[in-house]
Amino acid sequence: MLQLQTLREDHEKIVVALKKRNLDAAPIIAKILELDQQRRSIQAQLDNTLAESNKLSKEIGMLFKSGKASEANQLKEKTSALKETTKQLGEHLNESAVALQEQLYLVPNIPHESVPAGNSEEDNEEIFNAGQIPKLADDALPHWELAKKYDIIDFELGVKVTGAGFPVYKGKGARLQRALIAYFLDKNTEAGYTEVQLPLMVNEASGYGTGQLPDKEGQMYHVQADNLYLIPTAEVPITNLHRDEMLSESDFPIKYTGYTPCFRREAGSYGAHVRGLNRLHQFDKVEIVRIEHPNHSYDALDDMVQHVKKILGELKLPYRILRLCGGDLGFTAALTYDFEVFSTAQDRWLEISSVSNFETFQANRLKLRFKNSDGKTQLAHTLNGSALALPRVLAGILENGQTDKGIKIPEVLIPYCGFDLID
RNA sequence: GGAGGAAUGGCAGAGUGGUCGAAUGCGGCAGUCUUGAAAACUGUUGAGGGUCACACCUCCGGGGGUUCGAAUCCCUCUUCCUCCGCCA
Repeated sequence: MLQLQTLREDHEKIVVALKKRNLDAAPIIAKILELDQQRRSIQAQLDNTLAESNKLSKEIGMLFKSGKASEANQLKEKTSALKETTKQLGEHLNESAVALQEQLYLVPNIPHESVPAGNSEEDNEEIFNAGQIPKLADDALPHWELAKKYDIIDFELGVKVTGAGFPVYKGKGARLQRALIAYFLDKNTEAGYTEVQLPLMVNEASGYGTGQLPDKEGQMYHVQADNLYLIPTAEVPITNLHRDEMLSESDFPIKYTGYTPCFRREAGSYGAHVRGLNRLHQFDKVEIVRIEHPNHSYDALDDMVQHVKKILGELKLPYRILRLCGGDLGFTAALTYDFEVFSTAQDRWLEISSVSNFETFQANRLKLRFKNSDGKTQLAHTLNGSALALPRVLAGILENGQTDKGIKIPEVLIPYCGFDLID
C-alpha cells in the first residue's frame, strides 16, 4: 500500500510511473485525494466538537469539586447535544476512512526506475544467461515421464488421496527433495540468513500485512471454521514476524530463511503448461526474506540475486535471469528478478525463483518502522526471494541429468542424497 | 474442557473515575567532563491524525457500553500466566 503522503505530494510522478504497468492510475488517485480531503474535513469537524466537549467536561469537574453542583448540572445539558453530533461525525468519519482504505488497496506498487516498460512476459529483460543449454538425446523424456519410469513421483496417487496438483514423492524422489531442502537451507544459513520454522496457516492480519489480502484472496486456501489461510509462500509468516514493530537502525540487516510447503489454489490453470511439476497446489520452497534500511535495500536485492546465482551455479543447471517488465511485475513489488531454469525436454523456461524489493509497500501495511539517525520514524524496506522453489528445480535436475544409465545427481547434492544416480 | 490472574510507551514497570498521554528505571539522542572511550552528571525522548507553524484530536490488547468525564467501572473477544482434567 502506498503512503497517503507520497500520493499527495507526488501524484503526478506516480501516475507516470504506473503507466509502466499499463495502468492509468489518474482517476483512482484523483478519487483517493478527494476521499482524503473529505476525510480530513470530517476529522477536523469531529476534533473541534470533541475539543469543546472536553473543555466542558473539565469545567464540570471543577464546578463539582468546588461544590457548585447546580451550575455543573446546567453545563451537563449542553453536552448532550454535542454527544449526538460526535456520534454522527464519528460514523461519517468511519465510512469515509473505509472508502479511502478500499481505494488505497487497489493501487499497486510504484515500479523502480530500472523496470522496463512492457505488457507481458515477452517484454521481460534478460540480464543474465548461464551459458550452454545441454543437448539431450532425441528420445529425451520430460520429467513426468522420467518420474514414472523410475517410480519417484506418483501423480495419480496424489489424485486419489487429495486431488490434482498434490503429488506423492517416493523413494529416491522423496530423498532428493529432502536433500534439496537441506542443501538450500545450508547455503542460506552460510550466507547469514537465520533459519526459522513457521506456522503453515496465517491469520487475516498477516494476509493483509504482506499484501495477499485483499488482492489475491481467491489464490489462498481458506480454513473457514477458524478464519485462517494456508500460506502460499513462507514470505507471509516470515515477514509478518516483524509486523507492528519499531526497530532501531542497528537492527538491520534482518535476514531469515525458512522451508515450508506452499499452498496455492491456482484457479483457472489447466493444460500442457501445468503438467507434471510445472504447477502444483502444494509444493515445497525455501525462502529468503530481508528487512533493510531504505538506503541499502537495492544493495540487498543485488546480494540476494548473487546468492541465488551461486546456488544455481553449483547445481550446474542452465538458467537465465530476467528483470520483469511493468506488465509482468507483481502487485506489491517495485523490482523483481525472475530466475528461470531451462527444461530441455519441454524446450521451455521454468521459473524457479523470484527475488523482489517491495520497498515500503508491505512495510506500510505491516507498520514495520524504525527510528532513523534523526530520531524520526521511518518505514523499513522488505525484500524476499525463493532460494529456491523445489519442483521445477527437481524437474530441471531430472530432465537435464538423464542418461542411458539413469539420472545423474548434481555433485553438490550427493552428500545430501547418499546416491549419485537414480536408476 | 473447568477455576482463577493478567495485558500500559523501544523495553521493564507504577497508576483503580477529573490537571494522566501516563510516575520511575533501563535503553536512545544531545551536552558537560576526557587525548579518545567508559563512568558520572545535565537536558531531552511514545505513536498516529491535523496545521505553513501552532492550536487541537485520537490511542493504555481488540470491539462495544456506563458517565458531563474512563488506563481506571461493566459486557464481550483475543492472547498470556497459575492450578485441575485430558493428551501426542
